[in-house]
Amino acid sequence: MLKPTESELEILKVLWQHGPSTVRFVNDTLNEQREIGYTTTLKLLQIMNEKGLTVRDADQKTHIYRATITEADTKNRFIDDFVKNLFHGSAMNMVMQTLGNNKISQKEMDDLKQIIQKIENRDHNK
Amino acid sequence: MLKPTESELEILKVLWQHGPSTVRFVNDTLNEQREIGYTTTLKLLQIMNEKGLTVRDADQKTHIYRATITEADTKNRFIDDFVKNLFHGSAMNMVMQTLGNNKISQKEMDDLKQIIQKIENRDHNK
DNA sequence: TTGTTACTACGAAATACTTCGTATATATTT
DNA sequence: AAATATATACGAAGTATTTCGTAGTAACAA
Repeated sequence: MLKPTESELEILKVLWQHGPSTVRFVNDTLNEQREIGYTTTLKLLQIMNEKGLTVRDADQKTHIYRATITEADTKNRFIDDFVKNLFHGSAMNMVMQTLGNNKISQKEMDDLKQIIQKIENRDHNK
Repeated sequence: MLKPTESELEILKVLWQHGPSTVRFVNDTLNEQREIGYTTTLKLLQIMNEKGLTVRDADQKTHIYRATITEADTKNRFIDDFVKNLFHGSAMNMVMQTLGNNKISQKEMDDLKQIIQKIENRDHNK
């Protein structure tokens, strides 16, 4: 699967959050963050369609675009690349660096410990 | 601080791992992974110098380049951007997704628990 | 029907990044 | 001294990505 570019990712985030959308809607949403022309967004969506990152329903005059890749898959894909690139392929290495450098609330800590519990149980039952 | 591009990051990794180096050395090292011309590496290092990503000692005919940003800072910078971009700014969110999607050995799990311990102690003592 | 609005198509300029060729200088070898 | 090897400088081509202008078309309002 192709890795989306920065701009494509911005658009995917809109589609993930709001579901299948028109160019107009995507463009309006992007413009809440930064100025970007309507035809720019249109062109980008057309390119994304060529690449297979989206599909569109062109039954009506106004096309509706839908993401073909899920948010979770894409995140994992980016994490993988990232870890390979900067952490010698060790996800744990990255996790530890992240934990050490961010403020984590007690509640988050507890959540984390619970996740760890779950993973250990899962693995022991194999 | 400027965010290095993909190619610049490749070079930084060589400089971090081996310390201040000549263009020749950097280029040879890069060529262990993929073919890349000598003048390409030279040009890249010159650009990095303009950007302030490296400094060079030009006393001798053969210049020696040194990274001005540390590996740790750069990693953190990438993690931050990444988390802001794809995980609504929640580092913990990203950590959990990573843990859920990678094989983690028991030893790594133990290391992780220890880190968590340390962080909790650190925070309680504030 | 005629003008206005909202849409898609698409070429191409603008920007960013990567790559390399050529010129030139300096050291080293024959 | 001439040939060879090894540097740096730098313009510019090549490639990827982003941006937008203009043209054409369909819907809708006056």
